[in-house]
Amino acid sequence: MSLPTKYNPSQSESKWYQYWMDHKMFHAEPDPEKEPFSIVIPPPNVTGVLHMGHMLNNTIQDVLIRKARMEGKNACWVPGTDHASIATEAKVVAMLKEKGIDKESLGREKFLEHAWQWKEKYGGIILEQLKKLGASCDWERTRFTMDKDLSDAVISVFVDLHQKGKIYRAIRMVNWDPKGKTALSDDEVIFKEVRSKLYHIKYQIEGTEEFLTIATTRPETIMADVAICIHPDDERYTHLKGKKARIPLINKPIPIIEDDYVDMEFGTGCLKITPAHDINDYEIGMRHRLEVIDILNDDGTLNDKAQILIGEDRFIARKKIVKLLKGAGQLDREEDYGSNVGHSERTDAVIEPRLSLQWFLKMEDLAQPALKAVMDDTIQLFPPKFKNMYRSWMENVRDWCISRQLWWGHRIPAYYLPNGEYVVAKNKEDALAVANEKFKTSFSLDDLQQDEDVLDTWFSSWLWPISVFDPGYFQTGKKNRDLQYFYPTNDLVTAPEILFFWVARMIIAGYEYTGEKPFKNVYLTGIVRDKLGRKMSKSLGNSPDPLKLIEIYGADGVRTGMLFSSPAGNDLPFDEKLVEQGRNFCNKIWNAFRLIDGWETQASHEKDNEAAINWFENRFQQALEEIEDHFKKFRISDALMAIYKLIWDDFCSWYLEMIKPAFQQPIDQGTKNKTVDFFENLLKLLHPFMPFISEELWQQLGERKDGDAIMLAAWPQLKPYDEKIIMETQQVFEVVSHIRNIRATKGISPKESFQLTINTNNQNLYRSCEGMLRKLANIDALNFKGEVQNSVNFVVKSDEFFIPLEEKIDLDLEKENLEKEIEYTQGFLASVTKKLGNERFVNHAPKEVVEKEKRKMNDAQAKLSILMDNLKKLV
RNA sequence: AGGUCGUUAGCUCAGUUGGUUCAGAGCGCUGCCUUGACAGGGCAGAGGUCACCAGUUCGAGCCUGGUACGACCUACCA
Repeated sequence: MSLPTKYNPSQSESKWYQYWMDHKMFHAEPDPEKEPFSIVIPPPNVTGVLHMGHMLNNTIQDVLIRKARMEGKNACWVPGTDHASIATEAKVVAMLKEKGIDKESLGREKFLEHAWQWKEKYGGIILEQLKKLGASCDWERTRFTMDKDLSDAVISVFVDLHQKGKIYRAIRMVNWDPKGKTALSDDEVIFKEVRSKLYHIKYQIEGTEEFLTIATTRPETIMADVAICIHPDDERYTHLKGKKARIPLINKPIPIIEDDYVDMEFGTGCLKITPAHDINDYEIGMRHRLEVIDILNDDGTLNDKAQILIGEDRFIARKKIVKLLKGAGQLDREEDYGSNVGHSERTDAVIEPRLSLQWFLKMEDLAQPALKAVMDDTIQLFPPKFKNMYRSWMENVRDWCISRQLWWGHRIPAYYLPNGEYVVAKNKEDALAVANEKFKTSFSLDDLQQDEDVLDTWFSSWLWPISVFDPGYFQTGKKNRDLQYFYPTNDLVTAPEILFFWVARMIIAGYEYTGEKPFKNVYLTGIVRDKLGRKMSKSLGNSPDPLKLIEIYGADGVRTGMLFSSPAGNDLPFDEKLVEQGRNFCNKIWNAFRLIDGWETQASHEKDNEAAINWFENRFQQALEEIEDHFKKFRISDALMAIYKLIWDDFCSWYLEMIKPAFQQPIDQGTKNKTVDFFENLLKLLHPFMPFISEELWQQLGERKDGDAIMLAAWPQLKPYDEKIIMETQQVFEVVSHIRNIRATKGISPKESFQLTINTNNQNLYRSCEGMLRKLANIDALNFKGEVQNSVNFVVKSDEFFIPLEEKIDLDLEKENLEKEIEYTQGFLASVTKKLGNERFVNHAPKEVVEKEKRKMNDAQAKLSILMDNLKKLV
C-alpha cells in the first residue's frame, strides 16, 4: 500500500471535471421519459469576479442539481451572465477615463464598442471560476442578457406592455445619480448615516427690518427657494402671514405660505420650499401651485438659474454659500446634525432628487398574482420568514422607473417624430409604419429619433427563467420544447437583498407571460461575513480569494466548509477554520478508503462481524431518512452534518473499528464486500457536497467502464429499517463507553484486557455482540454468571456489569460515586412519582405521555434497586 | 419613525404540534493515548437560571404581554 496519507485535491479536481465534460454529463435535453429538474443561475455581472457570496450560492445550487441528477431526474442547470447596465457602464467609463478618454466625446457607438470588448474580455471569467468549484452547469446553454435573441425578447416585452397601457412616460421626482448621470430606482439607493450641519439662515421680511430664520442642511439650494412655509397654527409667526421674505444673496422675494406638513418642533419651525430639489418640497409646491426652479445641471453643478456660483459643484457651492452668508451676516448659526443621505449603489454619489421625464411600468395589477402565489405557498420561500417582507413590499408596490440614462443596455424602442409625438415599436422600420399609419402621413426613417435611454438591467433579468430556454417565446407566444419541458423551474437560490429587485419581478413576469410560476422554491442565502461580522467586501479587503482557498484546501473542502454553517436565510460568519474542517473531512474519508482498499481477503467466514454489518445497514437507512427530511426542508447544512457524522462517527469510529482485522491480517471476503458496498453508498450521499473526492474514490473502489461516474449513479433508496437493532447496538456502545471511561479514570491501559461479567436477561444481545466488545473494549471473555470479587460495577438500562480490578479499586471512591448516582436516580424517581401522583396531570395529559412517565418510573426503580444492592455489597 | 425577525455552552447554530430520554450538535477547550487507515488522528471529559420581568398551565426554551439589546426591511424631517 503506497497511497499517501493525505488526499491530493488538485489532481482529482481537474481530472474528473474534464471527464464529466468530455462525457457531456452536465448537458440535458428534454426527455419525456424522465422527470425534469431545472435551476437557472442568478446571472453574475459580466464585470464580476468570483467572491465568497457566489461560492456559497453556487455550491448550494450544485448540491441541489447533483442530488436531483442522481435521483434519476433530468437535471439542467442553466448558467449565464448579466450585462448589469449601470455597474458595467461605470467600470467601462472608469477604464476609459484612465486612458484619458471621455465617454461623451467618444459617442454612443464607439463607447458601446469598448463596452463589448470589455464584456468579451472579462465576461467569461466568473463562469470559468465556477468550474473550479465543481459547478455542474449545462455550459452549452450559457446565456447572456444581451444576446441578440434575449435582447429581442426584452424589446418585445416592452412593446407588449406599452400596448397594454402598462408602460407610460411621465415627469416625476426621481433619484438622480449626478456621477452616473442617470435616474435610479429606489432600490438602487442606499441610505447612509452622514454627519452634516444644520445651517440656520436669516431671511429678511420684505418691508421690515425683521428677519425670519430657517434651518436647512442644503444652503446651496436657497436660490431655488420659491416660498417659506410655516405651520398655520404657529403663533410665533402669525404676524408674517401673507408677507414675503427675501432670499439672501440674490435678494429675491418669495411668499410665506402655510402648510401643516411643517413640524413646529423641528428647527425653527420655518421651512424653505425648494420644489426642484426635495421630494416633500415638490409635493408642497404642487399643493400651493408654486413654480419649480431647478438650479442644478445633470452632473450636480449649479446652472445659470442659480444666478450665483454658476458652474460650481453642489458641495463646493455649499461651502461658498456658507461663507457668503456669513459675510452678509445672514447665517445665524450652524449646528452639527446627523442624517441619512441617499447614495448611489454603484457610483456612491450622493443622490439628488430631481424632476425628470422617465418611463414607468404600472405595477399594481401586475403584482397581484405574484403576491398571491407566494402567500398561498404556490411558490415557497425558504426560510418562510421572508414571506412577510415580500408581502409588505408587494402590497405597497410602486411604479417601476425602468429608464436609465445610460448607453450600455437595451435601448428603449420609442421613436420620436417631428410632430412631437412618439411611437413604440420593435424596430425603426416598424415604428415608421406605425407612425405613418397613425398620423396618416409619410415620415421617412430619418425623421425618427430613437429614445436615447436604455432599460433598467432588471427589465431583462426578470425574464431570465423564460428567456434562457426560449427567448423567441415573447414574440411567437409558442413554447419551444425546452420551455415546455424545463419550465417552471424547480429551485431558485439567491440572496434576500434581491428578493424584490429580481425574485418578485421574475414571478410577475412569469405569471404575465406564461400564466405560471417561474420556480417552485426560492432558497434565500445569507450574506457571507468575516469573523467580526462585517460584510465581506473588496474595499474592506476582508474577503479571502476563493480560488486561493480552493488551491489550498481543495474545492470539496471549501464547499463543505461554507455549508457547515449556513442555514437558509442566515448570514454565514466565514472562518477559514470551517474550510479547514472541510479539508480534514476529505482526509478522513481518504484514509478510510486507504484502510478498506488495503485489506487482503480470505475466504473464511467471520461470524463476529455479523452484528456490526447488520447494525450499520440499519443505521445507514435511519440516517438516510433523516437526510432526506433535511433536504425536503432545504436544510442543507443539517443534511451535510448528518452525512458528516454518519461517515465520521458511525462508519469510521464505530463500524470500521469493529470489523477491522488485526494489523496486516486479512479480512473475510464477505465482510469486505459489505464494507465496500457501504462505502460506495456513503460516497453517493457525499457526492452532491463533495463531488471530486467522491468521484475519485468511487472510481478507484471498483472496476469502472469509461463513461461510468458516481455523478450519474443512483442515489441510495430509502428502505425500512429495524429500530430495535439500532437501539440495542446503541446499548452495547454505551457499555463500551462505560468501560473506556473506567479505563480512563482508573488508569488502566487500553492494552490490558480483562473479562466482563454481565448480569442480564438478554444474554443473546451480548453474545451476538461479543466481537464488538472484544475489539472496542478489549474484553477477552464474557461471563454471564457468578459473583465478582473486587470489581468495579456499572449499570446500563437494567443490566449490570462487573469489571475485575483487584488492587486498583478505591472503595471509598466507588462508594462515593455510587451514592451520587443513587442520589440522582432518587431525585429523578421522586419527580416522576410526584408527577404521576398529581391527579390533574394524569387526567389532563395525553395517554402516551402518562404511559411514558410510568415507564420512566419503572426503569428508574429497577436501576435504583440494583444500585442499592451494589452499595450494600461494597459496605 | 414604523414593521419583521432574533437573543439557547467560549464561537456558530439546532431545538418542528408545550410533557427531564430536551437542555442538544459542530467547532473550540481540558486530560490521557503515538510502530496499528488517519496527530489534519483516537478515547474520555468539562461548559448553559435557554436575554430579563410578569402571566397562562398540573407542567414553559417552546404560548401571551412587557422590558433591554441586536439584525434586517420600509420610510425619511427641513
